[in-house]
Amino acid sequence: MTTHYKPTEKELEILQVLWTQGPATVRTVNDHLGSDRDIGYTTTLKLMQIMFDKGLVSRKKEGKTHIYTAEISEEKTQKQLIDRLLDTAFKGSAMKLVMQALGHKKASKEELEEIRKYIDQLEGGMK
Amino acid sequence: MTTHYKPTEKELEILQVLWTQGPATVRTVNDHLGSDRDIGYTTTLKLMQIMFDKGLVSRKKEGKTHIYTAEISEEKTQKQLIDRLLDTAFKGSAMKLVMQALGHKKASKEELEEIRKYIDQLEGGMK
DNA sequence: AACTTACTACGAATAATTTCGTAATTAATT
DNA sequence: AATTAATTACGAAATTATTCGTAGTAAGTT
Repeated sequence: MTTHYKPTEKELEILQVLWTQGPATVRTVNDHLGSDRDIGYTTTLKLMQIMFDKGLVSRKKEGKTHIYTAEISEEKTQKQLIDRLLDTAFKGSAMKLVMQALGHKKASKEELEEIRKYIDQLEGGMK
Repeated sequence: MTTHYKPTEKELEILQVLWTQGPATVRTVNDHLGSDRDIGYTTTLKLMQIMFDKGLVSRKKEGKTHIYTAEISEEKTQKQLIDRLLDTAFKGSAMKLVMQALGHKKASKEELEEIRKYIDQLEGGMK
């Protein structure tokens, strides 16, 4: 648990697939990878084997293939990445990050509403 | 302009120093680096020379030393990093990112207020 | 059981990033 | 002008990440 391991870029892409697709084979992951560049099957295989060694994924044998499952949660990983981004580029100011994220990507009115509600909620539990 | 170059982690740390300190020498940057681990002077020098070649920083000679200046803006860089993070880990949902950032790092009441105001403003220019 | 197919294991090439040592240069000081 | 101190230039080692080829293996098919 609580591994402070920092996934590489490619590892993140693979986790992304596992998070959205659920447990999957190397073949499946490879098919969903690299919208731009085609990536060799054995490359993906190797990466996933490395991730297995690191404990980022688990696997169980099913017939002749392995079914891989993400072993770190999407949320926890996102949190880690945000923390890292805050440190490296935002001098620790979560607010600056939020403002930038809000400003540049356009969120819909509904989304903004939801965020506002969330802020209310945070402030509520604050006094 | 609009270089899409993606700074490495260490390059970001150096830019960070230049952004906060303003134009500075290698010595100054090196002194402000690595709160945890000490990093060799020539390492920092080399990195900044590379950054110069890439156009990430400019420099002018002052006596025997060089004064380096960041050539990419903090904001533009932050935006790029957020975009990247959104792609790699948040499936493009800015809202999810914002919520995570708000939830995990605690913002002060004042900061939350400011964000709220910002949302108002965004919604205002939206209809 | 031989044949085909898709998979795994593993080593190693390539690439990108970070590190530092050594030599040359420059400027100031004795 | 010789010495010292701090700097730059540069090559290359060390590290980390990504890539793929080849050989072996397991399962299903003829």
